[in-house]
Amino acid sequence: MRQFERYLVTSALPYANGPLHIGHLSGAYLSADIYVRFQRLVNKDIVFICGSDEHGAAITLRAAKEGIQPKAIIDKYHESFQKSFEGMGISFDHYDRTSSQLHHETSQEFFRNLFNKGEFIEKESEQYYDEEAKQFLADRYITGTCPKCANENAYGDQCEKCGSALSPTELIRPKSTLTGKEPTLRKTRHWYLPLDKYEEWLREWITEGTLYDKVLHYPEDWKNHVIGQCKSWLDGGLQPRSMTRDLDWGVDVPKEIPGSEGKKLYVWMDAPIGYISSTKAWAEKKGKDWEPYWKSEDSALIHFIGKDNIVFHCLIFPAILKAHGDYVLPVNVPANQFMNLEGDKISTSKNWAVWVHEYLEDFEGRQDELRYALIKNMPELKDSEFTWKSFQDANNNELVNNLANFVNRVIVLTNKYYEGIVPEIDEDEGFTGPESQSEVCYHDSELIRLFDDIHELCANIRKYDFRSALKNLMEISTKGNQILQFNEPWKLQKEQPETVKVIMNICLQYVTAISVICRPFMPFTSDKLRTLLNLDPIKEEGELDDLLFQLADGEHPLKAKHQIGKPFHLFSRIDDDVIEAQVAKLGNTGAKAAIKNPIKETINFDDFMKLDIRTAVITEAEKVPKADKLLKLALDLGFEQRTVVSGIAAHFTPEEVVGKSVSLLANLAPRKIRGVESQGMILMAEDDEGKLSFVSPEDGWPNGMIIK
RNA sequence: GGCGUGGUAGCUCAGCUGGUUAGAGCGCAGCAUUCAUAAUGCUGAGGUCGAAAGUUCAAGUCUUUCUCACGCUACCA
Repeated sequence: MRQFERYLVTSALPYANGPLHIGHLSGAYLSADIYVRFQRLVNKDIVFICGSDEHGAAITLRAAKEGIQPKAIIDKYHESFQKSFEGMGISFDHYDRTSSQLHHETSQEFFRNLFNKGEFIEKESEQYYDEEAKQFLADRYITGTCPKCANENAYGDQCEKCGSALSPTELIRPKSTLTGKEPTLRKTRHWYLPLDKYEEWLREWITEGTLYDKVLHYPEDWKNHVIGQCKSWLDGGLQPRSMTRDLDWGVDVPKEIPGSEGKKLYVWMDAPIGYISSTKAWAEKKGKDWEPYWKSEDSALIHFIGKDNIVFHCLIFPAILKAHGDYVLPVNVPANQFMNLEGDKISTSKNWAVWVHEYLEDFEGRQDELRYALIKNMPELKDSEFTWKSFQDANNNELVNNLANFVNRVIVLTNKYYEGIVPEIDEDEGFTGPESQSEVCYHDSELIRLFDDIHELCANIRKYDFRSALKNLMEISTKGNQILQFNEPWKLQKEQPETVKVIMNICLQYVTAISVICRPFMPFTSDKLRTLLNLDPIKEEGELDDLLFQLADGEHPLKAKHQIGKPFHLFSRIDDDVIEAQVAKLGNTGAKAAIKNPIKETINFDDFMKLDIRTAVITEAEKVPKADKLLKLALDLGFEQRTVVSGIAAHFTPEEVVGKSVSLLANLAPRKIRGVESQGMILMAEDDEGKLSFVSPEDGWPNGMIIK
């Protein structure tokens, strides 16, 4: 592992268009927070930077819909994010926002720099333009029929129903969401970053860790899925990517550049530079110099993100940084995968999420319980799952029964036997240690063993293996419980008080150590432990370093004769009804379910009369070869037979479909699909989740009847 | 159909470059124990490592085929 003078850690900028949920936390914020708090505890120079991402079409679009200013939306979420992060103890050194003046200047400087160096290529392309609103339309401002799933409300960049990525020109019957009119294609010029030209060095840098033969990182330290995803992009060939957009909400392309009117920076030229402007703002606030963190070779830049951001942080942003020159490239991008919730994907629109602000209200003062459950199940290498039951189990079985109980036993007994004063010990007094019940163990050797355990925990954090590190923490607590159990001080107190002193003393050292090492995972608990021990709170200024030195030197972290505090419970049980209430809350969209699919444009009676819909029955059905979704159906219309190809194979087997009465749009122009001519279309009803149901006449109704 | 990822104890998952009787946590059973929020500790039951074939002295670990799940992709009038 390379050694660094200073660290700059970033967490993905949350997009100011919806509140924070546990998926966000477990993806990019908790992991970064653990890492940063840890590095502070070992005295590293480290800065933790983040901010709200506040530009882009989704925000203006929503503002227009709700009849408010974009500013109102971003202010609302910026404030909400700050509260949620602070509430959960995410310890940013600085949290900024991309709407700030400083950010606009910084990202413009970047653009100007690249422009002046001739890094961009200028290209003309055709984009949709709304004649009435007199403006180009961002992808999100165009809706139309999805060419893939026929959803009539697909957006220009993607169809939310089938999830496919689209470009606006693929949409069938495009419509401007501003005026409802059909947009026209117009030529527009944009500046492109020629990623194809950077392919070679990007590949070397990602896969070898070297840039022009200089070692920058070790690929084996990177997560497999991160490198894998980059490779698949590189293998597919990189395309020049537009760095500007025709938008009205974002950072202006610098005015002096010809043709800049109406152009804004593309989000990936804007948001990641937010990391830089936020660092600048931090430096200003603290009276420090921001530049070494970004520009000095002995600085480590680390991006914590979710897997959806890998390509941008590993390819596009590094390309931008290198094109600028001066800047360091990230030394690691430890992207997490996704966290599912109770068996399903987290979904904002379905309200299938645990919202951070709601958790903070429902479970006041219990942030560490959620942090613990999320870290324990963090999607570090593969998708993982959060369930309320597992949250309850982790809390009750591990935090309450193991950790809190161990601490409580120690504090209670110390108060009982010594009136809360740490006993002085005879170092030659032996006891049974946690490793072996048959061998005698001594206070000084046990401190060394504790040192080793903590060392292992540290190594895991450095490897970004936070789940293992958390396990290490709990193992230390288990060993504390074992010491008590094996030695049973409550039995010895009368006969062998000197032995009991050693036992209680070593346990107090354990608790003291835990108050330090639990800090990255559970900062609030760390504070409580310090109160129990009557010690100063951890300030994250090298305390873990100090602890390790003391243990290595045989020095007691908690001194004899120190007066500790009175016992109280670190964690308390969570009952079933609390958990059941949370589960019941999931998916309650309430009134919000509203109009997902607005009623289409009005048509007149003649339009309707053009349709010829008939009753029919399916007589035969078979799968279309080499197509997952298609069934070839034979239909009996009474007076004739039809063949129809229908995209329902994902929902129905051929067997269950035969004999079904259906409604058939009979005068639809025939079309060849996968080599089979389809003569009509079967009418289906579809629910929110894409499930299909036949629209059928009553059983026994004759075939070929007109539906009107 | 193509590409990718994954299928290890009831549940959640570890198992690096192939090497002795396959591991952890939770749950379960029995025992010990009472300082502690009936918490803790010990012991134990439980797996033909998705299926089959192959390479090898040796395969959860490599190859092939198959199967299931998920992701992307094609087919969706």
